[in-house]
Amino acid sequence: MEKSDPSGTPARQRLLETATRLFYAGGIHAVGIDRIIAEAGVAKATFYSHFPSKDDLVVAYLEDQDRIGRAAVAALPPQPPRKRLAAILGRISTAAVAGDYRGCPFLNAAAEYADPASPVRRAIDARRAWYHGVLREQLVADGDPAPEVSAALLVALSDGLLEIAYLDDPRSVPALIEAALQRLLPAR
Amino acid sequence: MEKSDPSGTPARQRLLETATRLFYAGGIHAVGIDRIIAEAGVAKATFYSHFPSKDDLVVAYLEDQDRIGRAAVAALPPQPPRKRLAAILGRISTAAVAGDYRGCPFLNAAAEYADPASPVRRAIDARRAWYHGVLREQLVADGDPAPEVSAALLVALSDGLLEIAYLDDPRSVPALIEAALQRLLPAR
DNA sequence: TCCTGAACAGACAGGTCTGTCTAGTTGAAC
DNA sequence: GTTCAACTAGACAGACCTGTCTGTTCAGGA
Repeated sequence: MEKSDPSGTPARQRLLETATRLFYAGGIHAVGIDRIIAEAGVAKATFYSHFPSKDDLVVAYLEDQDRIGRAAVAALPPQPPRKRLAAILGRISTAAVAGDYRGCPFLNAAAEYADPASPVRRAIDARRAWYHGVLREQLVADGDPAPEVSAALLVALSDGLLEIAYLDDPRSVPALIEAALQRLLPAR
Repeated sequence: MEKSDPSGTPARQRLLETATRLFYAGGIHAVGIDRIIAEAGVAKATFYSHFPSKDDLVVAYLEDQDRIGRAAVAALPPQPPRKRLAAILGRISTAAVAGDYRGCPFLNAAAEYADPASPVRRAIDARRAWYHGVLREQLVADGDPAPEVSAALLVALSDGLLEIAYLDDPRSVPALIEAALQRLLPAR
């Protein structure tokens, strides 16, 4: 899990950082407000002055992770589309080999929020639409004959590799990414 | 979600069927014992005489789903490996187009159980190992030059397509499966 | 007829959950 | 020095959680 940048008031920032750590490691419903405020060293009233409800904190947590991911992709150096795709997918390897990897925060949150109209699910939708769009854009630039299908396949591959990194063997992920790109993208 | 076959005592069966429906639709932590026994029409003492704890019920739920999946694959008609692979992956389409699809029960449960040593996670591990093995077996029979890598890629694809069916557009899944098989398996 | 076993209803304990509230403290700007 | 905003501590309400317990009902077999 990546760190967020220090923005907002100290109390809000501590709350968001603590919530990020605990939600990611333990799941959302399994972590209570009391534990978050205790570990953040923040009074309950202060918490509820920053976040009207726990779900608002959950949305803030996901939006923060989304922002971090977008910034990382935006910061990639200029490179040809195919290398850029490899770099984007390569972020999965980076996450996988880091200790305490617990899967994709968005997929994990989606498992806990069944209502597709909830703000949490909307935040997840936004993330997925962005990711699909980024991949499609690179595929178009690469001259892929079916960028829409290829993008969806790469989204599925990304989701699945994140699960493999969490549930199976993280060390297998880098080789799988390489093989997947070689097989899914048209031969050059 | 598929129905389980009627086994065990009526009370136990009703509990398992109700739990399956509620856990799958609403998530595991979000559904309490009280609700399960109320909708199953079973007394609390009866519940705890069949399942020592809620987690035992969760494990039974997952093992039941696992058993159903294995039976469905075992019941496939004899056919060449590549067709069999298409039939196995095709089960994702079937699930996706069914109403009230809420994703993969195993991936959803994994998101809620962070401890890899828990019985729930062990049940998930068993399922994933079985699925990987089934795919690898067919790939070997098909003469795939790298069955281990191909099997892992198909596992990842399956996981990802289940997420796409849940979070994005279920109707896109059948075409994606066809495209994935065509691209991932060596040209014939 | 009596006994056994399975299921019933529902109270209860002890804890946790979210969210609200009161009251006091700090620190900086003016 | 006063004011004001942000913070702290912690009690409280009301709901829900898992799990235990007591006692009842009822069918089937010895």
